[in-house]
Amino acid sequence: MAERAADPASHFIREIIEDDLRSGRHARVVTRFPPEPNGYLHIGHAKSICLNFGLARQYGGVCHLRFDDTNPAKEDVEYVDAIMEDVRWLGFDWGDRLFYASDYFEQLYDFAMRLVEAGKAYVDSLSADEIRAYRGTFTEPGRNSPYRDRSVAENRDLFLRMRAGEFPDGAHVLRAKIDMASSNLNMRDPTLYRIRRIAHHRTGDQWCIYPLYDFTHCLSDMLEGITHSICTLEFENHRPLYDWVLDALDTPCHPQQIEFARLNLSYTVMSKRKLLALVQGGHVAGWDDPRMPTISGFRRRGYTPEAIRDFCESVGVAKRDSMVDVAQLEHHIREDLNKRAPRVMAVLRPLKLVIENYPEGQIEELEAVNNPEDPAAGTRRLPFARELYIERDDFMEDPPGKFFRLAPGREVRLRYAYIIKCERVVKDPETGAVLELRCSYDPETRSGSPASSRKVKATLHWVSVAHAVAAEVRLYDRLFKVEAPEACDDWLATIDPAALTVLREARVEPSLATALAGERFQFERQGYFCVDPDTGPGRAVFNRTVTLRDTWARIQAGPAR
RNA sequence: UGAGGAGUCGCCUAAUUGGUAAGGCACCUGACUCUGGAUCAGGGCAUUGAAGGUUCGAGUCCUUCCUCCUCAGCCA
Repeated sequence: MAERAADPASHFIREIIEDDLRSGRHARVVTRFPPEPNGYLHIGHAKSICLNFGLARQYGGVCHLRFDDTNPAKEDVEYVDAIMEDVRWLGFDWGDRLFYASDYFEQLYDFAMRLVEAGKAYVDSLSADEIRAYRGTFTEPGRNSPYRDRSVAENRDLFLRMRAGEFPDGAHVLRAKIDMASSNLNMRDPTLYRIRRIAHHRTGDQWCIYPLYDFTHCLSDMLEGITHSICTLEFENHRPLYDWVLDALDTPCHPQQIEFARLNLSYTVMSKRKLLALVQGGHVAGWDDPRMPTISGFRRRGYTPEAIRDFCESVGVAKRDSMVDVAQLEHHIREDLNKRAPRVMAVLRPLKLVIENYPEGQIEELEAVNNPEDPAAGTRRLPFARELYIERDDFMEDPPGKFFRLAPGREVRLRYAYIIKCERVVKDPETGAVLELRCSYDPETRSGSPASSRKVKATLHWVSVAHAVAAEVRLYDRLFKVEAPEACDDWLATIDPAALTVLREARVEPSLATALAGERFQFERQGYFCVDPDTGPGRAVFNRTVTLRDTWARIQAGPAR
């Protein structure tokens, strides 16, 4: 009943599937997520993963995880391991349906041989350059290769010998015999097999010929009984070839390829080539750098799988190219963390504050709510004393009108504690820098006490100097300064050096001393943070996942950006 | 310039398949608040890429035009 509201919005792929189920064309859906293990998964893959596994889940079908590992030159086990970890972390399970295109190499070879025998494929001995020259252009048809009419017997022999390793790389390729005049360049006798003397990360030296994507993918789908083969828009032009191969082989089943628009996110790049360049060029600290749009980057940054899944659902599925505002992603992580992250006090840029009329040596244990959104999260005790740290940004000597926080002579509340008043500012006589605030407190205003209802304009977070734990805080922001770095010629130049700010003097409340890597918190009034794996004995490191919505920052930034 | 796709508020996505544009994000107001958070309540005239046409009625159908994306790897 109540779950009605959770019904996912419909989109054209769900409609296709529902039609197929209703008409009996398919009894159940079988989808697949087919990454090539040549890089780490990014948020764009997350959309595809959520789509494929989500569809299977929604309609009671199954989704396969299949590694499309037909290019040993670029692939590596490091990537297959990382990919499996990321898919699992996102919350999906392929059960025993883990496949590798490389497991089909023998069958694929047989299919290719059948094509040869049917006169639908031939061995071409043109060089790569020559093949390109023969292909023609968008406006001119291609020309037939002089080797196009080799006999079946000769093609058989040559293809056999290609496999046997009798030829050097590039000497021959196997091509489909389709139509060199087709307006679709993919149909101008596409290459099916090439010779590559490179060890494969799974098949080792077993093969020296490797099938190409267009030949491999449709047949792999077919062998697995995939019903709906969902891919991105750039493969639209390949669909005729996908269908041609299956038709030419008269396969027992014929999956339907359906294309949707890939995800583009503002202020980041998504192409594998560019992500690789960021890693290899040392512009980030690795694939899991929290500034990266990789799944592992988001994980380290503190994003939750739930937030990423919700986001992927919220952007929808369509055929139109689009660029989603990162703000939409940020909305989902805030929404999720707001409900579940324990609140905690942390001072990022400490400014010392002494309460002159508070007894020296006195310490009070104040009760603090762990999560106002979740009463079950309980409460904890915070030590309060005469010397505290507050945030430097929470004090201004000469505040503008809309600044509600502390200033000389002004009163604010210290969260869960007392109302204090700034009596004096201690400054460096040389530089004029503010070194310390001398304040007074009103003992009657302790939180929860009858007289505590007095109104002040602001409530500040704080930590006790004597009790606080030192921490390193890494402030992460969008990696690029421009909305569409991908569109810039010199995209690397648009990297924002301020996307990472490391604060080494932060002080956090004592309860955080035992926080474990991966744990997430809300630093009150600042944002959501998670414990970085660099954390260890005597060293606490927190990553900022996302800031809280910040009205004051918007006021400061001036009228609407 | 060939072929294949796509154009709906600033950004995403809908629209019972011809019935009079809806939701989320973002933004702005206000209320509330011991987080300038959260929450709640409001708000913005979207001439549906453009022009014609069919129709009582068009975002949906037809025609023409414009713009954008993809394709000339022995990458996927």
